[in-house]
Amino acid sequence: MYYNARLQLLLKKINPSRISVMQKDGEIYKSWEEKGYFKPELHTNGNPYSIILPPPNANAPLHFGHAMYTVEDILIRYHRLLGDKTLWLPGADHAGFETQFVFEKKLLEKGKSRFDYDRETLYKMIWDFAAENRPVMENQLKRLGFSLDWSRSKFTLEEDIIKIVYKTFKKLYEDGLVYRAEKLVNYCTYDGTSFSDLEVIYEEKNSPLYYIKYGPLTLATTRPETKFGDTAVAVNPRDKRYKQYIGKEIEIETVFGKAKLKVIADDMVDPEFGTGVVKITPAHDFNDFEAGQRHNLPSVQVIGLDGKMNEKAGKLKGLYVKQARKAIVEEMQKKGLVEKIDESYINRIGVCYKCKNPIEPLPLEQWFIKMEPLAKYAIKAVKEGKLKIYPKNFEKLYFQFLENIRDWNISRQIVWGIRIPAWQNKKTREWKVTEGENPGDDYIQDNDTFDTWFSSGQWPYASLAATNSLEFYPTSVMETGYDILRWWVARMMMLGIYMTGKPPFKDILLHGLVNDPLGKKMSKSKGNVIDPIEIVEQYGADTVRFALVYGNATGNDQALSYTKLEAAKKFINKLRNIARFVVEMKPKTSSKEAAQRIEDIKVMKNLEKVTKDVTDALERYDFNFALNMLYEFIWHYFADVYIEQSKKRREEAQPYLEHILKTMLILLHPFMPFITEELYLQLPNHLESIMLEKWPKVKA
RNA sequence: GGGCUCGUAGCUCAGUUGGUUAGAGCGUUGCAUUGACAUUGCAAAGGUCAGAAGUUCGACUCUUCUCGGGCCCACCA
Repeated sequence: MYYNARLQLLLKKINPSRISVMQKDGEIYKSWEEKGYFKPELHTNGNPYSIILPPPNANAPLHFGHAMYTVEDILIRYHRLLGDKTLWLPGADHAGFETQFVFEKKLLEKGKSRFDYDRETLYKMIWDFAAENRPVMENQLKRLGFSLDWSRSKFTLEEDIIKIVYKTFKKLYEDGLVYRAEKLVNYCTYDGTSFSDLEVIYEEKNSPLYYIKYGPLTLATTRPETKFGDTAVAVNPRDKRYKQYIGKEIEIETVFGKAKLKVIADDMVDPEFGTGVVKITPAHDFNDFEAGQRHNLPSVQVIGLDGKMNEKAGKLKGLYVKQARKAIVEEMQKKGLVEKIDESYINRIGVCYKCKNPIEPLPLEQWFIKMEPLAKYAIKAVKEGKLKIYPKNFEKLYFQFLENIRDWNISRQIVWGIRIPAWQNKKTREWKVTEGENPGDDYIQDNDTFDTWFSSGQWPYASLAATNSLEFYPTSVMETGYDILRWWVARMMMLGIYMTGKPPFKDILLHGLVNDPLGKKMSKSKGNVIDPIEIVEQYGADTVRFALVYGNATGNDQALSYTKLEAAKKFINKLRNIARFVVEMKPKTSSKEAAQRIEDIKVMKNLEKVTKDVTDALERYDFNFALNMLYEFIWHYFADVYIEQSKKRREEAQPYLEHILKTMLILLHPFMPFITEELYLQLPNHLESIMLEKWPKVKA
């Protein structure tokens, strides 16, 4: 029966399980690496071309965003084939707070906490933890086929990197761009560290609005527990209702008894909100802090770093903020000081981006970087066209961030990181910044470590310098997810220009996010995280790479698509069969002289066109278009038309078939490195590897 | 409140600087195929390109507005 015959045939051919393909990919990768193909020295005389891999966190396995680095591998392999002296430099980030956070969770499982260890022990433990996990991440990058020069791999906590980071800090300090000050900072009382503005996320939360009597006035607040820190009451200067009180002191009744409070006028007060009267608590609110400075108000801290009320809160001392709020409201209600409560009020609360607990604005002495002078140059570089951002619309985001930038708090109260090389004199309390050395017995080092992004912000320069590869600076392109444009790219621009006088890259290329198959953002809490390596094991690396590039415009988010994975699988099958037809089913003899028939002339013309189109598309980072051209040409022209035609005149066409197949494999290699190598090695007269081939020349 | 982005075939998405019959993958329908093809080939159906107005000889593409998703930023007590 026909059907059974088909089935038999099918079963006979059904391939090698996925595992053996994986093995094959692994072997191919290994041989490439062993032969040194990933090193720039492969083309010593070529033009330098370089990309710095955004260093993944050392402690964590890859997520699907990392698989998007396929785009970088495409560029790297393309330039290698062009004959450029090409470097793709890998690395690993210590990811300070993130890693410590994960590690603390692990400690918690064992019934321990960070407080059970001294600094050195904790650091050592996290070091081992990261060291243990780093190879996992690196192997995953290899499985995706990424042609990184592993001999140059760096880790952000290595001595030579730290030295460079210290140098930068000292230079900033000497140039007056780093200062130490007590300011209100974003502090997470659960994780015990401060953050920069970027690490705070805002969530809409129901926060009851309490209308409280302050002597003759009534004000509305969501934070009654901070009233012990009030040093004024503010109204709008144009608010007629309260004109009589401005500049005067009012007597208010508190849970402690009577007290006096100044009434100030400030434009920050919106007369429409609440009663138009606001309490000013400079020590616990960013707006109030500024108002306090404008009006010379004292600052009274009532909440400690532990998140508990301090002695200024009287008998509420020792209570956590939430408990204290409840207690004080009850107390005031007893005294009849609460006029009403708007229970349904919703406002935006800053929470820790990691543990999601409320961020407490607290006064703390920290190191800050003055950003404006640095931002100026980063803005200028892009405005003057020294480098371009792709896709272009992200330029706006870039400018928006840099033009409104505020000073950067780089102190973190964690141990996992680069300890700040600042030393304080025990007697004079003066600070000395060094390049790491202890200035003397009278000094003790700051306990804090740098914000991770301070060191990763120097990564292009630092990693190249530490690997003796500065000839590759500035790098050719910085390719990364748009979600870290502000956190990372903008900071690399600022610090890179500051330290070297040049932007650290010639182009910025941003890719979109990979969402779950339904288009929702992958997140642990939603439980929809898909492991890229699992998909690689299921479909193969080439398939995954194809699926991520095909049908997706540069910079756009995409949903992980199984139908695209299936399509990619079929395409690979097509390639295999084309190769089988051209190579295995070769005619015994073939013409020496190419017989230029009309279809041959046409196919060569089309080949030339597709080569040019693909090359142009790669030059403008239009990967989808390039891959589309190849797909169309290979399947619907080369296979469907030319090969079909050639069956009648096989001997004549054979030289063309081989030539076109080889050219296709080369053009496709950046996108699908494994299958192209595998098939290439089946061609007659092949080199040792497709990686040694040359990108076909495009006629101008 | 400000900004960005998307709304194109049943589904997921492309559409390069505005130019003739708007494309792909998957799906659907018909026919063919012991074929180099784990199938594939040929053909077909299917879109008022969210809606409205404008610029233009001509708009999916540019402008404005409306509706509806998504994301980001901002100090609302």
